[in-house]
Amino acid sequence: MRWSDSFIPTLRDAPGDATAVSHQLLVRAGFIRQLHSGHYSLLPLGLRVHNKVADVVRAEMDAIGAQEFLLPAMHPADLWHRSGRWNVMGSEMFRLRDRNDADVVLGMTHEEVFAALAAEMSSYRELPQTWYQIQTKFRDEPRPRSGLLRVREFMMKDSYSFDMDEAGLDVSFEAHREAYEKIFKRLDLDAMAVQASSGAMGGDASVEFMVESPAGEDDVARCAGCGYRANIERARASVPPIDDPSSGDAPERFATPGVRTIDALASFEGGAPADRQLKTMVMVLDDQLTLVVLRGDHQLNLQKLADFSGATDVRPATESETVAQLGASPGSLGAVGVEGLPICIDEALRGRRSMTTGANEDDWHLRHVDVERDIIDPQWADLREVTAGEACIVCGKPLEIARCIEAGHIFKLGRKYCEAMGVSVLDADGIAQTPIMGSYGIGIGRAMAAVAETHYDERGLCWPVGVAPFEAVITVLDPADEDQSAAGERLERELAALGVDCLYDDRPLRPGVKLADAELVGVPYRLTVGARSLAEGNVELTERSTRETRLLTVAEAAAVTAGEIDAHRR
RNA sequence: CGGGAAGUGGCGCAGCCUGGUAGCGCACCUGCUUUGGGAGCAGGGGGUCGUGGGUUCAAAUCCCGCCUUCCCGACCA
Repeated sequence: MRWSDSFIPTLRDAPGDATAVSHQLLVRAGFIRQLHSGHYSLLPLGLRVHNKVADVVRAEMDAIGAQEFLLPAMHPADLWHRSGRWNVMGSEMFRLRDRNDADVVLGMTHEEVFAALAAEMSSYRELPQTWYQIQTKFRDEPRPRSGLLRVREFMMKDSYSFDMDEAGLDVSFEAHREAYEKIFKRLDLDAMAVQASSGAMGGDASVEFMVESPAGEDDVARCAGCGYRANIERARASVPPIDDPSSGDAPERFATPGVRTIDALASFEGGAPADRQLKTMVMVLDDQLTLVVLRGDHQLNLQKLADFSGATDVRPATESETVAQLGASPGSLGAVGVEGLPICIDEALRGRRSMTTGANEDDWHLRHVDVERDIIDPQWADLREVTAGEACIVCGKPLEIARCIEAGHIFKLGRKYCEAMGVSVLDADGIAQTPIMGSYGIGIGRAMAAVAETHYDERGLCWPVGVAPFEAVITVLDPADEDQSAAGERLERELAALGVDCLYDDRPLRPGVKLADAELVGVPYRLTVGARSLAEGNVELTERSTRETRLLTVAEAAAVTAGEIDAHRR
């Protein structure tokens, strides 16, 4: 393709509101433009990369026997009522009405639609099945951000497996895990598989594929010792035991005028250090006021609380709700002696004695609290968020926390959607059975942004060959010079014949501009045709990522370049 | 949803405080010179200053409403 005929609007400056590197470079290099918040147009270069990423994903899905579909993006509300997710999804789902006043939704995911199709299966002989599509999803994100990384409209590869039993699901799940490893390797993404929460989609075994990047939005706890890796929403660490002094027979009330925080109580005469305090938070879980108790210096992880309780809406109680229920303001709260409200207490507090906590009366606290003696009928759960340096739950070595982009997610769904859609097949004994599902997703645009986020330098993007918009660019420094343009056109012809996807820069611009553009766009190999080398019958081959250049004769250049590219295609 | 910032030509910004009819860099068009790392000179085109209202002889500028975009937070009582 001729650069002079192409629409590749490069910019010297990134838009002022772009902060993520991938966002800045994809805009500057002419790959994407924002239409509005969370919605991006893919320009020709952007679509080329997007298509190549999708092709890699498609090839690996096909390789595990998955079959490609294309489902509607717009669904009847009824389908979502049947699964119960009409209510669960809340305002993250785009909803609209058609001319007949019927409710319709824009699909955020396609469990319902695929399960509805699966209802046509009637025999165990038809299973297992693995179905997928690459299609637009709509999610009304509370906060779109960072260019292509979090948007409201995006292409996702979503696949779904249907098996007769758990053993079959295990096979489908492992097939996907391996396919995902291959996909990310081909995209040159260093994606680590981590244990994850399955969130609103429901399900149990849940593995996310995470790419470390400062532009990410998830934190992963990672052990260098044993390879334990988990999303912060699920990560666990062991807490060193604390030798509590023995307490008396009962808690003791004491005055703490003006003390409202953990820190204040820690420095208060007669108070207690943070790790010997009980922190009591009042949360509302689907309209149910609930006390949540953690060690004073520990943080609550909201997703852990949501996962444990099964609640879809989790929020802190307002101060007036708190005062109405407990009779005291935040800062003086405690769970001791509380009845009639659910109490969730963090595992790290098991067996703790002689703790200090709020007395549910402003300016008063309790000491000598024995957790298991004094808190009535609590539900124990892992609720606290691990922090860097804590001991790995498996091997005890220190954990580190890495900021990551979630590039893929696979999980075992169970039978929920098959039940909702009435999917059942007869087994070998003629008995109706509900198949079990798995669900597996990769965001195409996000994967593309993750590649950009991890493949760039001060001059611009450095695409891996497998997803580059073009595999090579021929830069003719002075296209008005007949020798140069003849050599350039020869290379273009020969590379095309060798199957190389090639961009030909014939623009009548100064050399600096063309070289800078080629580097900004990030084409992995550049053949430079200029008077200096051509006088000796040579052209220059430069690898984008290393900037290494070698001289090649015009005659050999195309073959050598094609050989290099072929070696990196995977 | 809470907090912060910002909307001025395609991109980046100044002007606003102290009201007087819009400017700079890049990009774009024409010509000449230049041509191995984002050229020089000369000439030129392009902006309802997000939007609606108000104040005023006069509003990009002051006041009020709305819209949009970006960033941080979404919990430590």
